[in-house]
Amino acid sequence: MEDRDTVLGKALMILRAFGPADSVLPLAELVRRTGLAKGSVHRVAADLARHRLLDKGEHGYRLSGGLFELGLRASAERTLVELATPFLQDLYERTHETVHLGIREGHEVVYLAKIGGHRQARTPSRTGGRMPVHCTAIGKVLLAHATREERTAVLAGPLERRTPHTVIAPGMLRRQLSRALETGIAYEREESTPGLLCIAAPILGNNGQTATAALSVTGPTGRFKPETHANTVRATAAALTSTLTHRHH
Amino acid sequence: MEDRDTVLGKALMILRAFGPADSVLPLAELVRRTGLAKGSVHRVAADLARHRLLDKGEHGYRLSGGLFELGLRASAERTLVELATPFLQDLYERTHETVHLGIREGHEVVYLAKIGGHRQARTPSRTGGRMPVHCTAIGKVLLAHATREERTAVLAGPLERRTPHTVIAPGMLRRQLSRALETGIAYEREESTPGLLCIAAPILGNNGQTATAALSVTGPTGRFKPETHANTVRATAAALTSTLTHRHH
DNA sequence: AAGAGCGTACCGCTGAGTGGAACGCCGCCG
DNA sequence: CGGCGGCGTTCCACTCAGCGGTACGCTCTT
Repeated sequence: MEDRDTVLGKALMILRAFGPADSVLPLAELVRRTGLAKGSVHRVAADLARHRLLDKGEHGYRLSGGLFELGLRASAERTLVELATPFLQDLYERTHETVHLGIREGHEVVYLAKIGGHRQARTPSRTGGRMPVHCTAIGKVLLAHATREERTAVLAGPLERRTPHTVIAPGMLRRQLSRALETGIAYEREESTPGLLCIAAPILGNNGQTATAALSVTGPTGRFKPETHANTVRATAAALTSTLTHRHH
Repeated sequence: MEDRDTVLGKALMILRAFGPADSVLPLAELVRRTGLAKGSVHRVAADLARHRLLDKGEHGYRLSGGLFELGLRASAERTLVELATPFLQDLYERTHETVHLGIREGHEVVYLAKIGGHRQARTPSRTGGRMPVHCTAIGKVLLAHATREERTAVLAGPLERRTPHTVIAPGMLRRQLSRALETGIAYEREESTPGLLCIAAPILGNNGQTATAALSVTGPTGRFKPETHANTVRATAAALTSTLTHRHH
């Protein structure tokens, strides 16, 4: 279980020490974050650089293009993104707001794609980034379509308050989820980020038994009225769902 | 230089054994491709799975979501993609054809982003995929703006013939490159894939001294006339260029 | 039934990997 | 200034993680 004494474990500790926000980290910072011996970090980092997973610059290391390339070969999420892209485009063209594609992983949402124009709202989400399920529209639809066990697990666990509007009352959240299951739509109103509204619909698999992913439209309070796009979002999600199932051999 | 006798080297040989086309590979296939000992591959692959870089399924291994996530944190290409997205959207919305963003790496082009709609031409390119520089529009613009040394290196090296239209005559190619440098536009006419046309413009850095990336529009022979979009593509590339340079520090 | 090819398990040898220690180089501050 | 703390780098003797040949059990195909 301990990663600290295998080369691969160390390597991944180093790679994962880079938060989504960090661009370049000095050796000392890596040592601090990983808790590994300085010598080890030095050597492993150098090895990683040799293999094009890290770039060694003047001011430290950064995750490199080799990693980028490698990651984009990951098959499951990759084909999903490729098939979804045209539908995401549709959604963007109709709304001209930020469009997301995400999947659920445990108690978090992972964003697989994010597209937006020049006027897009300032969202904290990034492609490959994560967010708690309970305070995002995508998270809620996905949770609504998850198994009873997973749902109760999230509802039981601590629900982090991200903004004054974050729903942290399990009862309230449960009601929102069953509503999402009925309507095939979930909303978020400034629950993860102040000033942001969001509407999401699920992409279903296994003849509607599970939700494999979800897509959403996000916009700023004021000009953006999520309900307006309910039909568009639901229709797009349904179209993508049928494309995925029919292409399923 | 030999990767075979370091754990990290082995791990990467395994990961890179997955071609862009492969989705799931059995252990035996990995052994064949890497040339490593069966026992070693077994163990290292298991380790990689433990670290969420591989998924171990019924029929073999596949690159996993952990790798996908990790790759999307790579900073340099990531911020480029994020800043470029709105411009790529513009381009797509105006042309409704497949839009690419790519950089050059040695004698190859790496595609960082690819967006397209339902009617998109069937392109062999994939996000994170590679193509030779000499037979793609993006490759040619980038090469045109590269240093003299790099240009001659590519022109000297063997120029693979991909289709009957591939330009493999160095003189011809050189002429196309200088024309691309003058006009700020490069074309490809069925040189990498039969039935595909493409037009590309460079995104410049260092006050126009180098090309950091390039974007392109691709369409099928017949309805698609690349020259039509010359101004649009050039203008979009210029706009992105200025966004990148004006970005404070 | 016999063979080929697969994934898995075992195990003794060994050198790749380890991490503590020491070094030289800054930039900061008293 | 001179001393100090933090940095990246290098060194080195120990040792156990990793190695890979071998063997086994399974599932197909022949």
